[in-house]
Amino acid sequence: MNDTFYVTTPIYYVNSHPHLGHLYTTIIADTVARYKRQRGFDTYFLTGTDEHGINIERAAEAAGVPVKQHVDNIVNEFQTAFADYNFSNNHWIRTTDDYHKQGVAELWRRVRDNGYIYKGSYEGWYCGSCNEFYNESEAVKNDIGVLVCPTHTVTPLDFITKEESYFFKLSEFQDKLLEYYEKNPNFIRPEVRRNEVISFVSGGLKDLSVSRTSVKWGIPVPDDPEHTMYVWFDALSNYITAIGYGNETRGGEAEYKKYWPANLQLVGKDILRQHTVYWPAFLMAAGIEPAHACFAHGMWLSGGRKMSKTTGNVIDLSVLAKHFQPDAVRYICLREMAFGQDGDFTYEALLDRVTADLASGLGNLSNRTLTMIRNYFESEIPDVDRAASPIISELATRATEVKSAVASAVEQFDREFDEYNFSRGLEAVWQAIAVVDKFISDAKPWDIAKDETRCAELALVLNTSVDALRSFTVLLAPVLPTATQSIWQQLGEAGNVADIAPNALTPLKSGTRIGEIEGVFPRLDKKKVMNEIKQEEAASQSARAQEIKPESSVVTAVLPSPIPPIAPVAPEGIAYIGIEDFLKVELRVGQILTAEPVPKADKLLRFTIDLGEAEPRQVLAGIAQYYEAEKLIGRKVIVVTNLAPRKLRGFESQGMILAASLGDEGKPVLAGFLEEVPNGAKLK
RNA sequence: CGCGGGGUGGAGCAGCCUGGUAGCUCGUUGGGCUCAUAACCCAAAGGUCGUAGGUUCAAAUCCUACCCCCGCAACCA
Repeated sequence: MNDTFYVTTPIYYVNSHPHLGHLYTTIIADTVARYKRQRGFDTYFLTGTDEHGINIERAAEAAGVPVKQHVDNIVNEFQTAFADYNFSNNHWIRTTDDYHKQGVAELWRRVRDNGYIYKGSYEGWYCGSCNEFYNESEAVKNDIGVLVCPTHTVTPLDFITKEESYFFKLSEFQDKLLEYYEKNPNFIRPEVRRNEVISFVSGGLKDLSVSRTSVKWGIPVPDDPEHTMYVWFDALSNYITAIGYGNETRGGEAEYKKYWPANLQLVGKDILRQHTVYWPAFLMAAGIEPAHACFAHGMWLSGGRKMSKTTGNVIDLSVLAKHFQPDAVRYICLREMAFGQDGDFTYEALLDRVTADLASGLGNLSNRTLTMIRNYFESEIPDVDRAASPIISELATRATEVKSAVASAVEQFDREFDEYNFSRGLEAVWQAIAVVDKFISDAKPWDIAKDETRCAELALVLNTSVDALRSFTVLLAPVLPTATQSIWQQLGEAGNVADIAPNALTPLKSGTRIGEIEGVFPRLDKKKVMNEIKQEEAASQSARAQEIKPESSVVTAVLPSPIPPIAPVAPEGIAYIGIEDFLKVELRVGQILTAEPVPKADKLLRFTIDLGEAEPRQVLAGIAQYYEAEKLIGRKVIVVTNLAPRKLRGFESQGMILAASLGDEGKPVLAGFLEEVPNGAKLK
């Protein structure tokens, strides 16, 4: 029986729409899966969606759709965005699937029966976006004094008032986890991440609240249906329920035993802790061996900055798909980023890479080689006629060198891919491609072809080149599945290139008729494509700007009184207020008397403003990046005068200066009057 | 002194841990070639490796100080 290989992606939380990060992880996993399958491993590749939790419940409510229907919609979005890529996943798990619920319940019972779950009560802060608990020192206060999650800075934390909760005895696993890391140095990779986790665990672990009574959209706790399970307990379990743990639907015990422990669990570095602390601890508690390896990959930056909707540098998957074939996107993801580190993703770089490596490199080599075979040998791969010509020892030596360069590239490719050094593996292949190109240029087959007596030499050149091309084609099948299959057919080969193990590749058969020649990576016009992309991005951004973003309109509790969050108001349109509400706001004309920057703050300016009152007021405004303090002195501005005072950077601000807010950056432009107005004049 | 990353030919990066002729990709210039997707091959130009000190026979690499950039945080009543 073959060795097995089990690779997983995180299951994607349907809280957000599909983005480059999701695509990236899936591409990596898919490549690894294809790589292993091609080398004879009985491979299982799992991906899917995580669909429970308070945030999902709320989003559905805001959209006015039944929760299941809401998650169905988002799952559909993911599958549509991925469709072009033809991922080879064996299964797409959804945590709302029945077999999963069965399996999770079984895991829970095992953990409980082993004595690692107890009932207590929980009170504290919780982030619905990352499903993590935070204490007040970890949490962060945003501009309106609301506690928000340190990673999801737009998501207000929920305060969970004292409620009954089951706890997992995570605290008992500190030593066991550290021992596991120690004994399995490859469990967490790369090493930076490993150190990070070790230091986190060494710092001590607290028991984990693993159930909620106030969340309905979740999997009920066995024998206590008042509770639903903590989302991560539910979600992480997918890696075993999908292959039959605790259920028969997915193959039951036999399938589960065959594939678990997973050989590779890919994760983003943002969810490392869950996968390398919680997950192995849950498994240990159930008496199950943790996965063999967990690899945390880096994040894609765009133009050196983190991609975010507000900076508008997000890579739009639909734009990407429109201009680049899936194979090109795969190649970029694997080649351009040193795996495990952050990488920069720009359309320009992508275009350059695709042009240089795929069009000019592999594509062109394929084209020139096959064309010569068509032209000089009537589309039959020529035999190397050893007997025919003693004259070509020099050329023969060169040909041997090419063969050995190719062989060593094949070897190095596997060595690097086994270590998940994708970019280095690909680099090795492209160096070999250059060797073949040079061989052809030096040998000048087009000259040889003019002399009929040198037919043997010509045969040797082309036989060597096409043989190399054939090796590359097989080797690159996991990375470029579509293009390699096309080249494979052009080479006159039958069957599926993905089924051929590079080290079991049968020798090139001379006499084989090559197929129809066809460019696999058409050259892209950089200027033209960039222009189109820019236009499409602009269009999709303005479309996005018109959508109401429910999450940003959520107003929640202000410290210290823990009030439950208020649901978004009228998310579908404008939330009208009455005139009486507007009249509550007092606006007055004021004149800036003094202005100076606030020390140690990038954005704050401090003003004293004459509002026609006995004393000028002190007002702070976050416009330091756009206005020079001195130049504002004497200027008339509009001030909100009845706003509750608040301290900012140690200074009390007794009002707010009105300004227009432009663009994604919120560039301020101060409001003012064309005519002369006295200080203190009221606006209505 | 809030935390972190970084400053290497025009651009993007590797090298730094384990000192010893400064390297890769793209771009530029010139040449070659014409089988090929304006491709491919060759050659050249271009860097006092952020600055200033120090250690050393020898520093991009180790040490010290400083400058600058970029994330994150703080901060935009």
